[in-house]
Amino acid sequence: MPELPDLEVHSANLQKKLKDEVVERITVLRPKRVHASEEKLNSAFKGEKVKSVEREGKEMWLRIGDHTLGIHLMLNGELILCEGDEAARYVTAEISFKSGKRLAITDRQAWITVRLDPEPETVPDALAKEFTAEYLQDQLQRHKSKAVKTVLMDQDVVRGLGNAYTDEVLWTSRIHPASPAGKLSPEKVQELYKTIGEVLHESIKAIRKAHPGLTSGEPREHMSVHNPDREKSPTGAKIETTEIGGRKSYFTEEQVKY
DNA sequence: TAGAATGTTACAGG
DNA sequence: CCCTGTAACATTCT
Repeated sequence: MPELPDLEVHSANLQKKLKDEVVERITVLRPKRVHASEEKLNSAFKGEKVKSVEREGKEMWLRIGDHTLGIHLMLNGELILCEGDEAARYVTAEISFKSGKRLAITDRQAWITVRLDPEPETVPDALAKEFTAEYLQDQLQRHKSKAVKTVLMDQDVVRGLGNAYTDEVLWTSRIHPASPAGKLSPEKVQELYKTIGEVLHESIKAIRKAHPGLTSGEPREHMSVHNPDREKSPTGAKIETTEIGGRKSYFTEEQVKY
């Protein structure tokens, strides 16, 4: 269920807890979701040390030895770090470490995908320097008749933005989510670009502050409009909802439809 | 209890 | 062939 800011916090915290841990074995419980055999996974990871835990777009990549385990958590996936004999529910696969710690890769919806050595991505990540204002302008023009929200959520355009944070970004830049992408002026696109970085970085900061050791779950109390617990935006406008691209979108009348 | 859930993808239609 | 929008995916929680 997590989005970019949540995953950014999860990955940093998981890395702290798992760095240099040695893999004892990896067990696959739902083979349908794991695109590699248990044998291949074990020959890749058994006895190897965890180097890093990284966020890649909306995926989590575990760098272990000379290989990578790529995990896409989809809507409801969670990585649960277990110590002792606590057992996680809805386990798709589990990594046991020599120390006795276990990392459960879980999803109650059974939608997640786990891959061995995923291909590096060519589409820029929302927080990478390759994601520039010029690039965004170009992509918005390429999909000029689509709703701006749909373009921002398209993982072939930019990786990392999902339903919740595109609503946050569009409210912060006061753009109605259904505005056709091509109608935004170059100045507005510039502002939107800047807002994407600010909203993401500020959300990461807010999550770290409220939940310093978080490794799973998605706090939303810092969210301005995509937040069923709120009736009004921070500036006092009533939050409304509509459907865009089959997803529920939260917005207010403060946002201009271009 | 029917509907919703912060995602992705296959496919139909234009 | 390219572009777009919709439905399906499998499961649990509210």
